[in-house]
Amino acid sequence: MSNAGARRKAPTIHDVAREAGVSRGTVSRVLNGGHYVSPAAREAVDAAIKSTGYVVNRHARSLITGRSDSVGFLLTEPQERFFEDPNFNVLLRGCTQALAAYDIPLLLMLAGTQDERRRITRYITAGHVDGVLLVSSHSGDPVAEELRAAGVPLVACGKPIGQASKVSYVAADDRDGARDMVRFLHQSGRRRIATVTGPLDTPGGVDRLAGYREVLAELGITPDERLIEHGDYSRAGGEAAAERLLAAAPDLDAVFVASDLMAQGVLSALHKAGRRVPEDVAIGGFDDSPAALASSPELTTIRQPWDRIANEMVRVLLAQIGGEDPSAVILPTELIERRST
Amino acid sequence: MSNAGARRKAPTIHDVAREAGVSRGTVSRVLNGGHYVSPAAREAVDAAIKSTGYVVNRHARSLITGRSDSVGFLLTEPQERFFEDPNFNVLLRGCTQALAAYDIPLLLMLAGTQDERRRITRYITAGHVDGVLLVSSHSGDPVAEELRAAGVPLVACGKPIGQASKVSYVAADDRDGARDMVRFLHQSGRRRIATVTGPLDTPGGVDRLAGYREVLAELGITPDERLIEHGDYSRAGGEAAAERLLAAAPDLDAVFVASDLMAQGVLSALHKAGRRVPEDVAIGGFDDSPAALASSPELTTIRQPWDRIANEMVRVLLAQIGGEDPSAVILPTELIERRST
DNA sequence: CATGTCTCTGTGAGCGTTCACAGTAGAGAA
DNA sequence: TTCTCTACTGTGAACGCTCACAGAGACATG
Repeated sequence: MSNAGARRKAPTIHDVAREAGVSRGTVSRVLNGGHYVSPAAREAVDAAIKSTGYVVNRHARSLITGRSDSVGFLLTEPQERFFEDPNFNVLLRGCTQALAAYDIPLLLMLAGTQDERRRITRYITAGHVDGVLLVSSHSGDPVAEELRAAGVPLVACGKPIGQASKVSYVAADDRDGARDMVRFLHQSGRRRIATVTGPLDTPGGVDRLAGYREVLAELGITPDERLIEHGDYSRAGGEAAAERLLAAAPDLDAVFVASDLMAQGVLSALHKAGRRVPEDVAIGGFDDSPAALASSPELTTIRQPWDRIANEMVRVLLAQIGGEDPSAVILPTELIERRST
Repeated sequence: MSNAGARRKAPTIHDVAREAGVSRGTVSRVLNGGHYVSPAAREAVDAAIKSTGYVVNRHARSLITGRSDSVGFLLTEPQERFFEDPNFNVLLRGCTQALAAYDIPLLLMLAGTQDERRRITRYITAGHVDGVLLVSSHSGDPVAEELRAAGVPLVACGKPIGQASKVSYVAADDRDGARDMVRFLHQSGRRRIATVTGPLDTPGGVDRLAGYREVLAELGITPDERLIEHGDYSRAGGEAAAERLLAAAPDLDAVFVASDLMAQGVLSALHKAGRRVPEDVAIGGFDDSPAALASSPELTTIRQPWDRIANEMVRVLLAQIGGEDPSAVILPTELIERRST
């Protein structure tokens, strides 16, 4: 209360000390946990804080401690792509909550343009946050490299493709998710299982294809390259890939598609070709994105554990802020069965 | 470059000064615009900055200047509500861009829960941002009041209903938008124009109804309270209101609905009642939200100038940070004609 | 009694900047 | 010459806080 709305200069720790009849040191101790403070002193300080309306000046504190007690959540790509995605919202909320347990506020930073990236990088390296949770799908992200070089604790969401060794990341187990799906398709009686991969310069593209190959090998099925086509994670790319598949291997009876969005394209290609899903061809997607539910039939797909990913990202970041070395965490995925298989 | 990734202590202005063979003061001057610095000194400093990898410590700077050169964008409600809305994305991007012109980074802060609000309020009042752009639809938002009391420059998006006088805001002209729509309905030959209002404890609810009433008065149409029903901005609320309207005034030939979402409800009520849109009844919405395009038929609606709102919010905020008094800005709306009229 | 230990308190130093001020050198005017 | 003015430079003092340290009591232990 008091002095509300005034432009008057804010009360300092000094004012509180005077008001409480103690020294700066004692006030500071109360502020930082209250160890080694007598009950009487603590009460006096608490009262003085209330009566003066004191709020710590975090700049002064940060200047000396070197910490800012806040964490950034950095998006290095256009916001819309993410904001529309419910999975992203789960991730963001999960991180916020995980940090809340430590009373650390999370700052969302958007750096969609080159110019923004420059500004935000400067802001971060100047020490405004203790660490950064990075979300970006482009793997060779220069921002990550720059922050890493500046010594900023950093945890990426998803496996970065470049200098993987030096930057922490938390990711779902793409390879194992792919294995689960292909195994599932096989178990439901499919024998000519094709796949539409993601771009092979993304971790998801590579690992999901690897999982596919592994399971076929396990099952003793002779690899058939006609059953493999590449997409670009887009709907149209999926459709085109499916058309190529149908031409090269018209006897396919299942397709494992590396993203739900591409799976939508595959569905429409199959529909045009007069194949029924799932009767003639089973479709397995990946991501459990909104596209999975919006499709008809609804897609069987692989869900990534976004809530756990969020928790792990925060855990790893805080560990790194605490001085530990970068580390990687891989989390298991879950197969969601719907109508397309 | 140099010392990449090291935990080594960062170079200070002192190190740069030594390296460049000048004093702290000169380095500081170069950093802050370079006035009163000889070309030779400036070059030496620039070189030293590069060779040492120096980055200003913003905590130290902020401590003395009292400014943080950053601005917060505060959401005091659950993120999802906004993230899904393209209008919100336009607003956010607009603010980011407007601030970019001043090289000010924008920090998005989410405070959906009570706990988060506490944390973020503390963070803000501690001086971490120079001002706050506030987005919240609940009008009696305690956060706004608290920040205002703490003397934090603040600009709300949309007219706050409570202590309006003391807090700046930028809003679209609800009343005038409503007038335009009702006038438009009248000009297209409708004579029994009903309305579904928003809640009357929101500015939108009040002002849009006021606009409706004004135009009818202008046109010399006798007010008929049977043509007015209240909704709650939800789809279901709109549907219920439309049912009441149809019962009370079955001869209506147009409805001005205070939000697109409610208009969707109205559409479905009319559909159930066997009325054709726009043949039998014309529908005018408000907001130009995604609902307007997702409806069938697509809604004629009132668009708010989100890009201009963003620019004005930033302008007003910066003015306030610069010491000016709070002010209000009202911007004109635009009528978007589609198939529902 | 001396000594040690534990809890509590105050004090000085310093974090990395900016700011105000004092001062220097050179150019031009009186 | 001498003075003023301008362009530039260096220096000490903050800013508000935390940290390390020293010291004061209280109490127990040898």
